[in-house]
Amino acid sequence: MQQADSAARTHRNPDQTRQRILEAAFMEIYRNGFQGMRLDEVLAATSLTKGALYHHFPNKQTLGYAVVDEVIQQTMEAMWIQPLRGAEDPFQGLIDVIEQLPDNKPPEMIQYGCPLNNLAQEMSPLDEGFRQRLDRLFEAWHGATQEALEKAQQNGQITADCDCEEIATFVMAALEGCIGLAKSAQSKDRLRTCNRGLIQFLLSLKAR
Amino acid sequence: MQQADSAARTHRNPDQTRQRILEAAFMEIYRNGFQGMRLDEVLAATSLTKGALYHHFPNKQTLGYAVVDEVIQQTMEAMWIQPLRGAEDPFQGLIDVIEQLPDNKPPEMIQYGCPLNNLAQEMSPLDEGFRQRLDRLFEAWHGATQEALEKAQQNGQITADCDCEEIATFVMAALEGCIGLAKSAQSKDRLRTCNRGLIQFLLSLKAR
DNA sequence: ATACGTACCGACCAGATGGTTTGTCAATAG
DNA sequence: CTATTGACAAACCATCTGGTCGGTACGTAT
Repeated sequence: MQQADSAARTHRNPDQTRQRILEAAFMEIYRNGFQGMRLDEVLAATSLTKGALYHHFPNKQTLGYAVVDEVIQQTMEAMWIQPLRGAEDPFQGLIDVIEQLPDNKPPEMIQYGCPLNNLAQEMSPLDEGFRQRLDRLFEAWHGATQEALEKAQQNGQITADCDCEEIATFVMAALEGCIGLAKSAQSKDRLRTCNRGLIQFLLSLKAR
Repeated sequence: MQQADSAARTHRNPDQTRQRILEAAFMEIYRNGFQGMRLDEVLAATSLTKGALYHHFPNKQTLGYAVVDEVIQQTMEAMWIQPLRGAEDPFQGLIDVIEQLPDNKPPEMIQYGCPLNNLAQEMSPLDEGFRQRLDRLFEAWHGATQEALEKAQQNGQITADCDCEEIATFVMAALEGCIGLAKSAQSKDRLRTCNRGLIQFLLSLKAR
């Protein structure tokens, strides 16, 4: 066995091939939706062929599911959950994550919106498999947000009568709504304006 | 000229035929998105043929545009703008419209979401013609919401330092977000929970 | 050296889909 | 009464699209 390298392979590297397919499929779905994704485009983006794709995934639907479970899941984890859990000040951490959205994060967020919400809006009523997977991701995000709020409540940063579970749900909804409006307007300013409303809401929870 | 009737015609009534096509196309778009709408389904739903459709509309895109300009516009007018303008108490009117959402309005709202937002999320990044038409509808809704808030401010119902334009934007975003989350969960309860957050925000604007 | 399984290629297919074209029939104008 | 036009029907077409299938080459265990 004379193969010391395992990562830098270009030929015959099934794990990397699978990953490339997943990432290309993600981008296609992100831009055109699942129904709008064309397998030929995925193949062109990866310089692979039908044979390769259907070796790794039995059909288009399963590929879509894998994009949710692996790519979108990781994106949400990195974008929301880790920053929320990692913040020293939970309340300020939540506000920071929201405020930094328009500038920090990927530039295509204004153009194409939130990958999770896009897919959820498109596929939830049409395919229960998609719906359940996507709902799971929302639930993870909701959990992290709720945790942050509860910590803030224990710190006395927000009033004790707040229903953190309910507020976490609303914060998620409002954020997705803000991103969606910005996408409709194709305007970063719209996102900023809209986020200011959400921040104002969060500040109204502050304990005096 | 022996045709006294003009509305109750079943054969050769071009205005009614056009309208039937528009409504069937709207339902198809509402359920499957514009890209997911199949002209054959529209024809099956109306018992018409390709010839009729292409007599009234030059292509699929134009049909989509007409659905926005006519059907969705009317829906938004009836659902949001008229109730807001018609309310005697502008602030309570806004709250009422939001609270009544889960129960009053069409039952498919939880299943399929908001027709305006659905199309906007799907088509805004892909087709500038759609984007502009849809943005115009958002703008009309925004205007009505802003008016209601400004009246409430003049009545002294909400604090004078509120930025009504900004708040109107956020209210729209939050509402769309709530409807979207409810659709992802396919749950009317989720919509109720989420709307409670929005109401809580509006109440926080109250002048003491 | 050989046999075998994994990874991948690329031609092919059936059905779907947006769009076109030719034709029909009734109403209206002249 | 006849010519024309608007409103639709219906067959047809080109292209696209997800999916299939037989084949090939490389790696590896024996």
